[in-house]
Amino acid sequence: MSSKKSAAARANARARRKSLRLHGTIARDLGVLIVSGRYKPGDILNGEIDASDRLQVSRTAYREAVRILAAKGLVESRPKVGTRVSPQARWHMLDPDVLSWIFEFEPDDTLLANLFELRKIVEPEAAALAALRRSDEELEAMEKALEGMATHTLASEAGRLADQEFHSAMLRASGNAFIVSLTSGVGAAVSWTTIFKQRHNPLRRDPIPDHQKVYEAVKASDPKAAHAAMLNLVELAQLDTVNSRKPKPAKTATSARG
Amino acid sequence: MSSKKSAAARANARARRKSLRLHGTIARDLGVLIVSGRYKPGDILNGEIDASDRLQVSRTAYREAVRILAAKGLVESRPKVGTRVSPQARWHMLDPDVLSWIFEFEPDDTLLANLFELRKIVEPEAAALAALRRSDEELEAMEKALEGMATHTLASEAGRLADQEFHSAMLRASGNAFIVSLTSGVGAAVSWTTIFKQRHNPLRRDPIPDHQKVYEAVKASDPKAAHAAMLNLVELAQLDTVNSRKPKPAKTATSARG
DNA sequence: TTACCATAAATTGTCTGAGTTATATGAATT
DNA sequence: AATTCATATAACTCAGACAATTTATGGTAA
Repeated sequence: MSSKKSAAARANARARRKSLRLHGTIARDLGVLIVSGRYKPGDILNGEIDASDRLQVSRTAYREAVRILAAKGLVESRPKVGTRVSPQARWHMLDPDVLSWIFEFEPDDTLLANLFELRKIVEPEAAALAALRRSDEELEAMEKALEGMATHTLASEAGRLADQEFHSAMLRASGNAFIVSLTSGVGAAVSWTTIFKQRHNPLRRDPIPDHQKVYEAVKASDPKAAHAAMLNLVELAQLDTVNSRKPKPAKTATSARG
Repeated sequence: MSSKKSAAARANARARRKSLRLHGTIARDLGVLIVSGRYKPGDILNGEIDASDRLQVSRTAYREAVRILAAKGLVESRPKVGTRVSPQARWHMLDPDVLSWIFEFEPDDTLLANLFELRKIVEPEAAALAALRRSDEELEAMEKALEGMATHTLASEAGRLADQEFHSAMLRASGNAFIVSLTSGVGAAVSWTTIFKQRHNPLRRDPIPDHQKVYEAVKASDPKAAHAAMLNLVELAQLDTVNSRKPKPAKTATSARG
């Protein structure tokens, strides 16, 4: 009895942040252990009974957590074999949860560079599409986000959210459902950029004019200008993180572009 | 007793394809109903007891299925409210399962166009990156895939797999973990292209030389040529599907590029 | 020795029924 | 009108049993 209660209390304490259910917290904990490399691809997790015993939770809760991880490509479980960590190539790297678990701790330099690389590929094109397809509401959302960035300080929670919302509205305005589903990835990078900048490299320059330029181009239905302005914006954001940490001039593919 | 057995037998029959477990088949069935629009965003699924009763499965299996769907952003469940279908913007459109469920039936024209739009954005850049970073093994994998496309007929299962593997190897060679995780999306599109072509528009031209051009550029470490060749390849693939179905000349963002 | 087949063992998978917790709703209170 | 509180409802968690599946093992025949 008492042991049951204490276990429940402990789990509850963990769960209190973000109103996650028990299976959610277990999934998150295991997920972080996997993406951070504590459990490596090929490793076999403890059997259901052992694992749930150790975590002091029921098999039900543990199993549902494993289902979540499996749904995100992190593990695969088979009878008589167990639940094994999948090779990284099978992970759903752009899954919002996987991304947030990756960014739970200071992420790998290479991974961060890769994320910015993808952003530099997709976001400028998304901005160009937005210039052609944006609705008035989406344009308004961008404007509101810009105001939010202006009224709040950049490092504040509200400022960061406004920045995220600007990029999110841009992706929405692209009118492409698959591009929209990259929002979480962009958001994670934006969020991390702000946090990192605040910690290591505060206030290098005012980013609002750079955002403004993208907005103006989209408003003017000028895809070419929107593309250029957004590329510039993402490159500046990257400068605030990757290069300031490791000044290696990596080969890029932008040289292949006109 | 007998009802239990018949239910188990039925479930088993459904599960036999692809060695899915019961919770997996339920997740797939519900997932298809959602992405196909039979259940709409905002709809509340039947409660656990009702739903599991109807499907003749235990609440355990049903709940695990719901966990899978929730992990992919399709539904969200809360006490006292129920499990409701999430708005499409929250769906993980690039999740391999979600994609395969979308392509289970003939997909929406717009969605297919969107997928090709993303491919045209990402794959050429991936090819350019591959030209800079490819390892010998990855180059070898591309060559093997080309051979596979040559020896087998394009419409055959083996031919389709070879085509997919070519694109997959290209994304791997980009050296970007996030780009690699787009493999399933590309694969789905490639697979659908072949199937569609075979059904509606057989053998318009030999696609192997077009693939060869990309390969040669990557081998020669020429990112610019790789970019161009891959863009051409994807555009040809799109011609075999979207345009042949609905010849509406959609606005594109390529005009914004140099 | 090798190949094949039946059997056993280990692990996930499924089922049932009970009790718990969170939350929307509406009533009572200030 | 706003706030607090009770209640009903759904998901959530638990425990223990049994089933299904896959791998490993050992024995038998060629």
